[in-house]
Formats: sequence, C-alpha cells, structure tokens
Amino acid sequence: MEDGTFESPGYSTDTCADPFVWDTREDCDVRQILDRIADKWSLLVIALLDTRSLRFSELKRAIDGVSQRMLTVTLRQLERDGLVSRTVHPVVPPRVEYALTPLGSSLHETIQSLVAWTELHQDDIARARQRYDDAREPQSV
Amino acid sequence: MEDGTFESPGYSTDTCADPFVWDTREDCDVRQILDRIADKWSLLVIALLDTRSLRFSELKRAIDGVSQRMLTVTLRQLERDGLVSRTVHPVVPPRVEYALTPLGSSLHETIQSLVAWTELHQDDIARARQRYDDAREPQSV
DNA sequence: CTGTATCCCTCAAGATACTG
DNA sequence: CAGTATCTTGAGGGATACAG
Repeated sequence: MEDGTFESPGYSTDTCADPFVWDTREDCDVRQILDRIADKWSLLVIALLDTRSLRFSELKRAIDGVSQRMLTVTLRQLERDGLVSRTVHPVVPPRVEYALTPLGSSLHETIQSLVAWTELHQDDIARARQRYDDAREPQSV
Repeated sequence: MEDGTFESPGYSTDTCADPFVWDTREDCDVRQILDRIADKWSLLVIALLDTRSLRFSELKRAIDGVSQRMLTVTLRQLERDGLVSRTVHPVVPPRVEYALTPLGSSLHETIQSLVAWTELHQDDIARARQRYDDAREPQSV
C-alpha cells in the first residue's frame, strides 16, 4: 500500500510513473466525488455540522445566501453519499436534525485544513489579484 | 432576540471565539476563495502542477474532458490569484509553461489530502449510495 | 417546521472558428 | 502551440406556491 505515491489505477497502459495523476478520466469515481464534496454548499454544511447536529432551519440561517431548495438538494446528496444523517423527530412541528456520520466526520479534518489555508492566505490572494489587475488594466476607467 | 443558534459574531470584529464558523456571509473573502479553489478544474490543475511545470497542451491532455476555453479560464484565475505562474518562452512555436507559485505549492498538501480521502473512501460512498437508492426506489421500474 | 413541485432565467461552459 | 472571440445550450439555482 505504501509502495508509492498514489497507486496509479491501472486503467490503461500508459505511463505508470505518474506521481499525482490519480485518474484522468472524467467518469471516474474520484472526480465525481470530488465535485460533490468540493461543492459550494456541501463544504459549508459539512463544516458547520461538525460542531453539533443542526436543524434544517438552523442550517438555513447559518448559511447566508442558500435557498431552501439548494439546502434541501445539498442535504439529500450528502445523505445519499453517507456523509450526513437525517433524523426526523415525529413531533407536531416537524423537527429534523442533521448530523455528520462517522464518514462525514472523517472528511471534516481535511475540509478544515482547506478552510484554514484560505483564511491564512486570503490577504496574499487579495494582493496577488490587485497586482494582476493593476498590470492588466493600466488605463484607469 | 439573540441569534442563539450560532452566536452571531460581530462580523465587523473578529471571529476568534468561534470554533468553525469562519464567516457566514456570502460576500466574504473566504467563501469566495473557497469557491475558486474548490473548483472542479482548479483542483485538478493544482494537483497536476505540483509534479512539475506543464505546458498548456500537456495540461489539456492530462485533464480529460476539459475544454480549451475552460482550461484557459481556469489558468487565468489561478494566475490572478497568485497560485500559478505563467511563463512564455518566445520561441517560434509558442511555448508556455505553467507552474505552481510558492503560494500554490502551499495549497497542494491540503488538496492532496482531499484527494487521498476521496480515494480512500470511494467504496464507502458507493455503498452508501447503493443503500440509499435501494431504500428509496423499492418499486423496480 | 420541513420539505416538494414548478416555473423561469441566468450564467457557466462546450463547440467552433479565427489569430499571433 | 496557445490562445481569444463568438454563439449557443442547458443545467444549476432562485423565487414562489403548496403540502404533510
């Protein structure tokens, strides 16, 4: 298992010496899952749910700009992927709790690392953008 | 009424007391940068460029399914954000090399961790999806 | 409260063609 | 080779209304 970088999936007879090319095919599972996880809303939901389980309305309030529809869609996808669990409390005003599953929790560390990086370097990026824009658009207005 | 859910932190001030709620606002830098980095193609480009610098056509070939346009757009964004450098060699057949900047390199570890997680758990996810789909669609056609 | 269903529209992105 | 420019499409996602 630790025999190398990322085990190059033998999906074809190409250069097996590739270090980081996990899989270049579009339909591969990794690409597909990556797209799901790296999703705008998924990322936020997972990060929020690590603190504690949250109700639908709590999530909606916590995530500025998310529509009811997109939150529902996102939660369904995460539930389907086994990252989030959905618990319905059969009370009069419906109460639904969302929580990370163990699988979802295992993702959280990575996501936090991504968020941490972003927080740490947001100024660098802002400066880089400034520099780039200045260089490309010297004509003011 | 106090927003009890997440102590709505003084956004104007700092959020140093919050564990994971980096910022809930839509227009915040972190959210914006996150969207950029977590982008479908950006992720792949950054991962690929860590190995070595690559030419435009090499990237295009390495990333299955990316259109010329999207690769160009992605590279421009990454360049603007200071994550990728672009070097034009003034030779007859134009030769443009893309490489990670130090800032881009610092991101790579995190991205690899995300990819590694995905590779590690893709089977779990596939099973979870199977279970979910089986439960929701018992009526076979 | 927690959704589902519908309509509708924007904008991301693919295809194509053309330049340096 | 490495783009840029244009056109077109379609799917993502918002708004709204309704149901359990």
